[in-house]
Amino acid sequence: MLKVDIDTKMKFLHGFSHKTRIQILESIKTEEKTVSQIVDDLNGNQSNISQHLACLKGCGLIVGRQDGKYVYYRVRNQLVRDLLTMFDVVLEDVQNDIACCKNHID
Amino acid sequence: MLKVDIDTKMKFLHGFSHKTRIQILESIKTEEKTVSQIVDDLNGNQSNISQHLACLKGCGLIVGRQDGKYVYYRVRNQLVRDLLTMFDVVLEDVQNDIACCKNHID
DNA sequence: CACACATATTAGTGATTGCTAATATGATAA
DNA sequence: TTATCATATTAGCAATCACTAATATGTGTG
Repeated sequence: MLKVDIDTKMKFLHGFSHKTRIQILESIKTEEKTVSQIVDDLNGNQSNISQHLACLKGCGLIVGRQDGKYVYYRVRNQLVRDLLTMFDVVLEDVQNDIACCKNHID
Repeated sequence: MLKVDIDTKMKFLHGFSHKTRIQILESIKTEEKTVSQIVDDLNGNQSNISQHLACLKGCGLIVGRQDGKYVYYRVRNQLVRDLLTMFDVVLEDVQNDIACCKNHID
């Protein structure tokens, strides 16, 4: 039986709720990368990406390891990778019915 | 090969990004319910819940059917149900490392 | 028809969020 | 040590979001 606190769950799910974070996850889904590689990949700004990385780490979705002056980030484990894949699978099935949330919530 | 537009994907994922919406999804995961049943379940307010339902519908996660003066909502299909289950499975594995986002993003 | 009930929509506002720019930390190399 | 590069953190503000209250729509019933 799975026992999960709803607030913890929301923190976890928060990781998936921003375009930049999803792009980061996709960027490091199969190979670890340094912050600057990710910044380049996404054509983003260093501070911003760094903040999103901190968020993803806090959400338990990625892990980082320091190697010299670089920090390498990767997706936490296979389960998280599976979840990312599952998004695409479900989305493939659902996408024609998505109209959602121009102004969000409504 | 899965082909998914990132903006469509974000609209889809937006559905999972709010506590009330997750609670709604859990509430109707295994059985359809009317709006007022959901409002009762969550101890929420009618307008608010109705807005979140519209969001979830727009995100492609739930469907509604009118029956007389009631509208019954249910989780769209088994894939979405699987995804909800998967959240719990992954979370079970990850939850001890979640500290995320007190002020969000950081 | 008028009324009651169920749900949806809109408007307005307070709160939250995420960005940019600036600065700080930490690590290597000269 | 100082300089440089990589990353992290902070502050402040602009933009976005979600709530409540009010109102509208739609459906059945007397």
